[in-house]
Amino acid sequence: MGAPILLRVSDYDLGATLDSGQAFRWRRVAGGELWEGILGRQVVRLTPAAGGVQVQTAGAEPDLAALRHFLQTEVELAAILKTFPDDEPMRAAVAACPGLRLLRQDPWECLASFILSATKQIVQIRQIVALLSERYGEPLAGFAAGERHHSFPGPERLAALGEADLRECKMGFRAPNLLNAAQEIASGRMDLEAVRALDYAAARERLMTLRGVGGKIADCVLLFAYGFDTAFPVDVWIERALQELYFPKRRASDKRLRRFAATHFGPHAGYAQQYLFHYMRTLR
DNA sequence: CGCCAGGATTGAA
DNA sequence: TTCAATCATGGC
Repeated sequence: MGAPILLRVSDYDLGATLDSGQAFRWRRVAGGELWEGILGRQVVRLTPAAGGVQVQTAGAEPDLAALRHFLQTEVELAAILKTFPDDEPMRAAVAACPGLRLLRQDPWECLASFILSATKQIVQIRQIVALLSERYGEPLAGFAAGERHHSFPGPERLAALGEADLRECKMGFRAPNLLNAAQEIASGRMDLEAVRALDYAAARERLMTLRGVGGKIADCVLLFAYGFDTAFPVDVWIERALQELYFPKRRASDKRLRRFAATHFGPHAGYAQQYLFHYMRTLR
């Protein structure tokens, strides 16, 4: 087990960030402030600490560069918050959770997770991702003796499976979509690394060529894995938020809401979206 | 049963 | 283009 190390960062609400429906492999341990999750092949424990986030890994020493990248500790949150519109809903959303962050995830894991997210609740997405990893991921040693965790299975692994194997992970009609995506990527017909070089609109279109990937899921992957900060995923919560907070009278279409978001929330609209999403969910 | 969830797709207007 | 209808699954 590696020694605990402090990653220096301020304005970081670790719990809210790990639990905000971006990533699905992190769980609160023993109901406390300690979080445990899988990042690549690392089994990681994260704890809020004075001056930053304390990290500890099971087995080998932590890959600090990978952890910093995932947590985006170099991002100056205050500078981003300054770009938000100065209106009442946005002030309330930020006040509800200052320190909420965006993570930077692996594109494949993020894409696969959000293909599985279609019309599912977050708790159920976690369960499907856990089942999929347990069955088809590589075993990883945990902190306790004999404890086993699993990496997220790569596209090559899933591409070799049958639809029935995936359905057993409770993903239902999403199974053929995930299988197809895995096959497209494993075969090289879809190059997730090449998506980085595209601009936002082209990258979105590219991802949407995959079956089961519409605009919402594409935006989630573009925001959470590629760092396109203008991506603005509109799900049922965000639609409700925009509708109630910004269009209380007339009903606005999804297209209109997205256009409004693109101009109203600025260059980091995706961050604003995450604050509104979290705000709406905690109001409930 | 009834409803909903970090939707996508299809076919009509 | 923009819609409304349809599809589809598991949990509560």
